[in-house]
Amino acid sequence: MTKLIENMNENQKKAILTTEGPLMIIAGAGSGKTRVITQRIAYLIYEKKVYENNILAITFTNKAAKEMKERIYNIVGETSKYIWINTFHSMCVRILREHIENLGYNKNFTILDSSEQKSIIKNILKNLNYSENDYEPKSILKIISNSKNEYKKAKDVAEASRFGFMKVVAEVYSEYEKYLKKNAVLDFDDLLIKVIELFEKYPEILAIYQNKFKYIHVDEYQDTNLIQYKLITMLAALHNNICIVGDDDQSIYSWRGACIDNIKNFEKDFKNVEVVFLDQNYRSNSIILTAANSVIKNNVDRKDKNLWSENKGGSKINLYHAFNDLDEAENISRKIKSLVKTGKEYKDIAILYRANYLSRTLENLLLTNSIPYKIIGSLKFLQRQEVKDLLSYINVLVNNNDELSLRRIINVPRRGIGQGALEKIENYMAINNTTMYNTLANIEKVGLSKKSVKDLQSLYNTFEKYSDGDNFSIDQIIMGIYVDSGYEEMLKNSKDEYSESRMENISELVTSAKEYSEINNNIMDYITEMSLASDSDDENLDNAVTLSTIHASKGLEYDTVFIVALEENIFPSVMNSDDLTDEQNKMEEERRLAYVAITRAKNNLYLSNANRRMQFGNTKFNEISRFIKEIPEDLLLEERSLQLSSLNKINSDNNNITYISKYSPKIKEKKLSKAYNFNIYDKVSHKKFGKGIVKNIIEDSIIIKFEEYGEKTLLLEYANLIKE
DNA sequence: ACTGTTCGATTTTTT
DNA sequence: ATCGAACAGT
Repeated sequence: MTKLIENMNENQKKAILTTEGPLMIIAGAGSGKTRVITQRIAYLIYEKKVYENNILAITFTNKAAKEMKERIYNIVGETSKYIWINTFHSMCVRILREHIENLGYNKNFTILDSSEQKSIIKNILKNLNYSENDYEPKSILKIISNSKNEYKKAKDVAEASRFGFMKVVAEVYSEYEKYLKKNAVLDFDDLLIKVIELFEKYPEILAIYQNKFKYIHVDEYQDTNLIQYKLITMLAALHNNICIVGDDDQSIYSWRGACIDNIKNFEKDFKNVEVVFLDQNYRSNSIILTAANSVIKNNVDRKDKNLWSENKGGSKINLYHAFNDLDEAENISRKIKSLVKTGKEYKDIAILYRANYLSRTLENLLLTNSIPYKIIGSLKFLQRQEVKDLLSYINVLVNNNDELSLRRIINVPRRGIGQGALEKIENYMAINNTTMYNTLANIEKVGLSKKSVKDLQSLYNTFEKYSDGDNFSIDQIIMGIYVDSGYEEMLKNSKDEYSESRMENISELVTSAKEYSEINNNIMDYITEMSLASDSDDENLDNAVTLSTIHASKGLEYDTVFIVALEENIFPSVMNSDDLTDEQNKMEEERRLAYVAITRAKNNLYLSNANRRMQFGNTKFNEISRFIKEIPEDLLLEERSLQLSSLNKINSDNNNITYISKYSPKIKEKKLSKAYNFNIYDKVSHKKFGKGIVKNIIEDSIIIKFEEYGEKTLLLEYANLIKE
């Protein structure tokens, strides 16, 4: 026992030793929370003599699950495989494969990804004779997903909304559910919902898991949504030994349904909750921590806490005022080069940004400067067309009813199945009341062209050949289908410039399948894991600078971090979000995002903003981010671009440039001249042309749409505009 | 069924 | 500016 809590601070020890009853661990960034969870589980096993299979640990990402598995394996060894360490979704699949037949589903169900969801919605709209223009598939899908996560079924939505847009949504929702059931597919939300449904209908099944999971852990608890909360509440109801680990300051996914109130509700819904704060940070030096603390303390709605570090000192935070985005990127390239010269490695360095499009300029410059980089969350391997095609074949193989996957590949490679042929097939299916897959078995009766019949028979034979998975390893199945289906031939004959790399991707897929099959040669498990996987999972061992959105960087740490584009309207971002959560909440989430970004850095932090920036093809001017202003000045080492100082000389009589943005709290009516003081959409008035709205600002010109005179381009210097 | 062209959107996205 | 999806024409 002493070993397990050796080198732990008092609060960490308390978190590990408090095993009975509900426990809430509020773990600040870099406070060693993963270590605490793993040690706690080890403690349960070694000291409390808890069986491995009575322990459950839930994470959000596959990556976190994998990491936790490895760490626990290192302490506990072989028997650690009996601990359920899962993401919410993989845990649910595991339960559903066992019991979903009770709900009338085939246990071989396959899992939809979001692009497939969208195409289903489109299809349904078409069948119901609604136009995609009037009813945007994306928003419908979002409402359906939100409804599901609020545990509202199609009929609940239908009852609540009998008119207008929501009525259509309800109709689509209902059709969507039917379609999923018919095809024996579940979407991501379903995985959780069906488990709850199962537990509610069959208390004896719930009891199995309640009895089994005597000790439950939930990581990244601040990101749970209502359904997930409900699920863990149900599971923990019997033994009441539930340990949640989270940090309200790092909740950055509320726009995705994460419910920060779950932290507050936990203390209400469970009795006698023990709360432990982990506030000692082992990651960053105290300058970086002070900066992070001084930013986050501007949030009102949070548990008050202050991270501290024994790692005193450190160098000041570098703040670079760039002229434009190019200048910003050049500065970073320069800095990276000199950092590398002084002994840092590329992989110690990360560049973080608020939105993906901000990576473009950076990429270009890193490329021209021959600085190796990798982008987290760029085009995902599993999203690639050829990979998805092959996996669709596998989906059909394990789930013959998965018509969606079958449709995807029925004409890839070409088998002469266009719209006409499909209609004939559908016709046959309707008359004979059979599935598309079964139709393939009798395809000669459908009345297609000779070649199509032959090709589809061959397709059917391919499926049948590999349908008894026991005779083949997974990689053999994939490779076999790849060759037998004619996919390989198609790529070989293709003149497409990408076909080469497509073939490489397939071979990568086969290689990884081979590795998988050596551990577990179960094609169903394989396809499940692939459906639940995202590619940030595979770690990249290259020595390269990391480019990432701040969201995707959560949970990671780097010696040196650059945060770019710290400008109002970008970060914090202007959000014309469709939900009506209030401004305050949105701003606080932006601030949490800033907090997450800053706390990724261990030793060196570089911030930058640009005076002007190309956005969507236009030059825009944004004020420096409020988050920079929230950092005490004495922590900052400021640098200004030379280009910027020459700009300032031109406007030397206007040192006190006031930028104006949507979010500036104190916008004063002010007479402005010469300086670049306007933002797009600002209302202005002009002596001669009267009132208008700023449409664009390019270099020293401003384009304004005047109410009476229409669009005019004026020189900023002489325009003499007055801001309304 | 394939190809070229226009039009439109464009924050984040653990599963 | 840029990428993709929708649409129209061959």
